[in-house]
Amino acid sequence: MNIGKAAKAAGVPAKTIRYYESIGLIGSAGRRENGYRDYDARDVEVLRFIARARSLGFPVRAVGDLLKLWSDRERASADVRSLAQDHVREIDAKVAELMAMRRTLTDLIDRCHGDDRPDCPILEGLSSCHAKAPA
Amino acid sequence: MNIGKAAKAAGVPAKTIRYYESIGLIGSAGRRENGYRDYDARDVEVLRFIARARSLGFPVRAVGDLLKLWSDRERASADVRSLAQDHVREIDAKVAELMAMRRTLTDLIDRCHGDDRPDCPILEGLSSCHAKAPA
DNA sequence: CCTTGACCTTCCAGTTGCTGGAAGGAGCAG
DNA sequence: CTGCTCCTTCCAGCAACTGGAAGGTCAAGG
Repeated sequence: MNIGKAAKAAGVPAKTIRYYESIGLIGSAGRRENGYRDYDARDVEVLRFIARARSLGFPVRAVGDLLKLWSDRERASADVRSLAQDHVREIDAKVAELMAMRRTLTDLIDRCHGDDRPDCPILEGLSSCHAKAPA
Repeated sequence: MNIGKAAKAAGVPAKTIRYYESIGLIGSAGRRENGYRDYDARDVEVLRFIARARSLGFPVRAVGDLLKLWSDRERASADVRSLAQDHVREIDAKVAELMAMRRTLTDLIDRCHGDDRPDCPILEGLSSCHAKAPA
């Protein structure tokens, strides 16, 4: 199976597969006579695994760790769980950060009348301090 | 005021100020005899404005737009409000995406016993489909 | 046999928003 | 004069790809 087919089967662009190879996330694919990379069903499985882990937001490094655990018959499920929990904590941190931004922004928006007059509490909030509404 | 002082006053690294200048977010600073950039209180205000907008997650492009509106005495507050609302929508989209990841991930974690046995529903979930728990 | 088109190969550049470092000049204390 | 800190420039790199150029391969059609 050449790279285009593997890409379709795994649901990732061919370029991404080459990229994963270049950074060592996956091993170098075997080559055929003509120099084309050659993939089999097992390789596609790996690519699908990667795609799913990435879609859950795991950074590529963590995906590498997951792949190692995946191919290790001896691993403890606790190790995997721990990686996943770390990731949940990172997601929580990002969400908290975004929600804090959102809160500040909506406070400012609420105080802005939003018509064609030029005074605007949003810009004022950005130009002085961005403390919450001073009661 | 040279760049180091301005940086401290505005709460951004000097490198970042040069970077903002290089991408045209701020105008080229005036230079002194010795070639050093020279800043005044007004420049620091602008930098602080930028820092606050960035801390609210506005992408640099949007900060440029905000700066234009900020220095435009004629602008309508509705324009600013609209920019801010766009940004809130983007934040909401990101949060929704993160929460979806989180949900899938915690479902998998809950199904993983997390001990030293090698079977792990998390890896299984990643290697087959990542559908939600099949009831 | 030749051309067309789809595929593959490599490498380089760009994205976003900085950050680090090297190499060299400027300014001041001792 | 020697240090030390600051400033200048430019180059490289982070994540995680994505796009494009230049060129090789392969199967089909006229």
